[in-house]
Amino acid sequence: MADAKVTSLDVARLAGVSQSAVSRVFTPGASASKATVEKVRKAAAELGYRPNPLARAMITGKSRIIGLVLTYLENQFYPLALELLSNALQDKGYHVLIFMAPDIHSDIDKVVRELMDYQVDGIITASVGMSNDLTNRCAAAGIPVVMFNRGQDGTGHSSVTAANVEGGRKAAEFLVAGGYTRIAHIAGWSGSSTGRDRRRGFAETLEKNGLAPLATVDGMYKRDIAAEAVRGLMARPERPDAIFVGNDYMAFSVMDTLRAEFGLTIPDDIAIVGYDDVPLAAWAAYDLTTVRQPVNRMVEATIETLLSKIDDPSRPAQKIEIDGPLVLRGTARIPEGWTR
Amino acid sequence: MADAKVTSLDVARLAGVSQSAVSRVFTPGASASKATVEKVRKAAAELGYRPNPLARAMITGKSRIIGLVLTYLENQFYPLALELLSNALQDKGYHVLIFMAPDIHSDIDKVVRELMDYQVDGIITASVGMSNDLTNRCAAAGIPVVMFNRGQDGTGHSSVTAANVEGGRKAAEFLVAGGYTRIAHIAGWSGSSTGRDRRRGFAETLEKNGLAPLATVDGMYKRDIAAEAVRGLMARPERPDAIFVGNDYMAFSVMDTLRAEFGLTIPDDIAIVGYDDVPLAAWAAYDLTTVRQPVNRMVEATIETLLSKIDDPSRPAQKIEIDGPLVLRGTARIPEGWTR
DNA sequence: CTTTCCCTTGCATACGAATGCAATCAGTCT
DNA sequence: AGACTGATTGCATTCGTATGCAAGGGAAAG
Repeated sequence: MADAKVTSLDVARLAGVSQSAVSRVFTPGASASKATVEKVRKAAAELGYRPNPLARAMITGKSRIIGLVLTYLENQFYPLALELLSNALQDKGYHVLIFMAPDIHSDIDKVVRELMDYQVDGIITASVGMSNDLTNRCAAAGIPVVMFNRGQDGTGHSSVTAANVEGGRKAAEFLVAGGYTRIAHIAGWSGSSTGRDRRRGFAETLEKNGLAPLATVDGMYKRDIAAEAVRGLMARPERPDAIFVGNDYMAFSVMDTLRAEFGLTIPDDIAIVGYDDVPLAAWAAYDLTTVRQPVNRMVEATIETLLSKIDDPSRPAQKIEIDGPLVLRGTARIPEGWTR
Repeated sequence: MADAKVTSLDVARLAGVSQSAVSRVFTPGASASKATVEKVRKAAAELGYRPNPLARAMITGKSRIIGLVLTYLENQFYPLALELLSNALQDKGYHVLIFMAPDIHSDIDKVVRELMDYQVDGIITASVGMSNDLTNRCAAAGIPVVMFNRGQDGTGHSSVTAANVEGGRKAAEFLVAGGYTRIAHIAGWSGSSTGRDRRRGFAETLEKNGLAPLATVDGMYKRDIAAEAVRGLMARPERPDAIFVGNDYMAFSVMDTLRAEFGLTIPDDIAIVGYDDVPLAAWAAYDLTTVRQPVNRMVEATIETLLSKIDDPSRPAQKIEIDGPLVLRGTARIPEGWTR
């Protein structure tokens, strides 16, 4: 039967104990007798008391808030990650303060500074880079940072990504085994480790098989740029017979363009392989063959890394890579002997 | 050149003024002489001082945090809304604490209680209902609530929705004008005002034109249930020649099922009209004719309503409906005289 | 030159909870 | 019974900032 603003002092008075006692009952690990606990719990329930996390944060320095920096929510991968991250953190008793980075390329320093103001216990950045200056500030303030789906060398931060080089390799091997020979690549933004790694794994593996990419274009993770890249590829004297696209989001644009503007049938006229395996990739309209980024395992690893670093700040930064399978669907011929 | 934890007291000492003076310089509306402001600003810059919002919240009772309760992020409409809401609130100096409601049907009381603990200045719920008890608590605590894309009678909360009855009407008139006669409806969840209103506007308008829905099925806003509904419709002796679907997200599933399982061509064999106009609706693979929910105007209205209620708690709750056009694309025949 | 008024400023306190310290209490061992 | 041990408890202080109050200062008005 609560009214507004019940404080620990109110509870203390009703329970006939000191404010400290109330605090100790609600502080895990503090000592309180069974009798006290009971009295306090009863009084608290009666008044509808709940500890004020802000006041708590002031004194402990721990807000139990995690800052999450995002961009680019139109790519289905991120809403999904957000959902899983948020749920997992809620389960662990943390809360999530969200910031949208204005642009995938822009710096997020302003945003992170605001996060630090709120004394967040940790920061997760999804697909965004941080300046070195800021990196140092976070370190100085003792705020652990985990980069999700983006690595960055030289910073002391942990990162969790898919095994992108390996993923690029898988895509290449698959297309080679499928007998494709004029294979183009519309790559993820070359300013991102993710884009570079996939591209490298892909190119190296083609080479190992005596092939070279027919062309490699930076798609910047954007729909319109990817579509433009397709037009460029199709204008060449030798058209590609397969395209490996740096992520699913661009792959959908590529497929739309090939079908609507060039009247091509996939996979008969041209094969497409994507990267991510977002839910949309499984929908019949696309049925996209793609390398899976195992979001749930990436989320688990992210949270585990972050929380353990919060518990024990002396832990070294980790770079975790998580392997994912190539998911065989309908946008590329399946080689002899490969099972779907 | 900051180190960790610079307080207003540090700044005060360096500037040779009192802590109060520093506070006043950073509090809009407080009085401070030009000389003081300058000294303090300089010292603050030198130390890298930034006011601690948590401490500030303790004393003012205003955290400048808005709680946002979400579900169902796989429907592209919500990530989009989230992005816009978050950006707009950031611009106004607010921050966003995110909560995922476990399920669209489940109650969100626990979640909202946690929000209240954090002394959020206001709450936005997207497509989720609240218990009456909770409603009262928010009122008692003086926390304004705006429901986004969901109305609820009897609560004292404001709500912002599309003009759903009107939207249902538009869909119906369009299909009637297009000469369709066997029109089915796969509706949004009947437990939501949004779903009910669209359905009502649709049914009433058909009736006004001497028609009745061939069938009406509750799609529950779920892909698999919508797909199942399609199978049910196609098993009837008289197959529909058009389907109005309660939102785009389900409409995509309906189209996938019609094409992949029944080999139908859209719009030649059957017409589809959706609701929302999410970005995906404009992609070539679907090219969906749909009633637009003007997200940006809905977001603007939501924020305006919420912030003005925060400024002046005596404002009455508002129920805002925002009209949106029918967007003509390629999933239904366009009637004579209608322009695309 | 005095009076009045407004603008600044510092002092002291408050917000709500956590915690070091010392005192108290119960329980155990001899 | 007395001494010793360990668990509880209350007191007082702390976190960082905002703000009521009263005092000080300067300018304008008389």
